[in-house]
Amino acid sequence: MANDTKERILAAALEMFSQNGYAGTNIRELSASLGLVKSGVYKHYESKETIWNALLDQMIAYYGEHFGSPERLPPVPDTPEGLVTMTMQMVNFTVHDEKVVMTRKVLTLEQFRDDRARELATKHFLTGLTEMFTRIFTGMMEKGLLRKDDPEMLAFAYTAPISALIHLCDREPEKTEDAIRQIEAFSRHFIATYGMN
Amino acid sequence: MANDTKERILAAALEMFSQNGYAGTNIRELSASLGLVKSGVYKHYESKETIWNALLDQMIAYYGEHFGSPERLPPVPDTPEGLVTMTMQMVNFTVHDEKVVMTRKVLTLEQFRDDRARELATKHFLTGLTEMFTRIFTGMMEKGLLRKDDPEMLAFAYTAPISALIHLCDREPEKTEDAIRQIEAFSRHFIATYGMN
DNA sequence: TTGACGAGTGACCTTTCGATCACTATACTA
DNA sequence: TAGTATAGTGATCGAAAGGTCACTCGTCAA
Repeated sequence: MANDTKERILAAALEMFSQNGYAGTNIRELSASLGLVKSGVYKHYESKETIWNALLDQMIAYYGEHFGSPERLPPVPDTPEGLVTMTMQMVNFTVHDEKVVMTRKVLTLEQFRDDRARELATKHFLTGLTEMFTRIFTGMMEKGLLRKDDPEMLAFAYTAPISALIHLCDREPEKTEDAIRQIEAFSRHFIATYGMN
Repeated sequence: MANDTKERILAAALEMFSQNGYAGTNIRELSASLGLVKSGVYKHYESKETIWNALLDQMIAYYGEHFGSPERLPPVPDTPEGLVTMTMQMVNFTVHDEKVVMTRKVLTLEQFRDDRARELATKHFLTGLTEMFTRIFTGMMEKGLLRKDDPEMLAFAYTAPISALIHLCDREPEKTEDAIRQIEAFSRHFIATYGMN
């Protein structure tokens, strides 16, 4: 039960930090959103900064569990169309899952202030995706689905535009449908360019 | 002289907002950085929000002057290598010019809070670049320098990865040199893929 | 049954924030 | 020269911020 409230505080913190940033969030509102009074929160965390660090711990752990290990990799597609399908599944998840969206927003807002946020932001937005698709594209090249080329360069060229459109969805959610269509069109164009048919 | 101080306040605001965000900035520090006392600032702007709006006005005007009009377009390169050269010139400017860097940071930090910042962020980070290179690539295709393809799609595929690395420079300035090298490699790879030689 | 513990409350503290105002010094104008 | 406008000062204000503390109440173990 104590643990439950601790978790609920972190969830509320994620929500408020993602909307108003760390500096723009106050403990009173955060507590109120949980039906608590300010001092109740301080029974579980000794300061605002402690909450922030615990939240970051959680985000880092989550990232490590879900994207950090090579064995968690999505399977290498068997057809060019399989790449589109897999991409769209990942995109739909990452754009619609509230926790993931809020995590990206927090990292965006705090990347210049907190070193760990900075580091995680680079992983989330850039290197993590590139590494993941480097492996996938290497596999696709071995299967003869992709033109032989520098897989890392292709992964970067593939993921960065998609990442840009995901950021657009975070910033202007009403453009989400358009952005998703654009991602699919881009994915097909990528295959038309680098595929082996 | 009044005007001078007004401008200096905006410059200081850009600096502080880009480092600490709007909510994380206080007027005392801002004033002190100008050798003023807080109430001196209020002689020129009636509130913190007024400063913010004036700064946004300025950023929007600056963007309109420098990137908004088609006649401001860089010339269409005459060779594939010309694209690399032009790209690297633009990148070097945008990554090293302090005002431009701070503008991007401010837009990054306030994009979820302020509608005008949201809109300008999308232009800065996405649509503006795409539009600009759509025209350039259309011209290059007419000159026979680029494979005939959807110029808008190519522009997006070209600018989004570059934009991602520019964001990396903003976030982790110590990686700037690497990022610039990576941009150049990407630019050459792009030409190797879509060029007509 | 009792005693200890832990979650949550409400009053309170200190600091900091944005903002105001009476005032001064300077520079320009009639 | 007298008068006025203006940039800047320093004291002050009320609100809001983060944080503390004595206390209550329910749960559970001895």
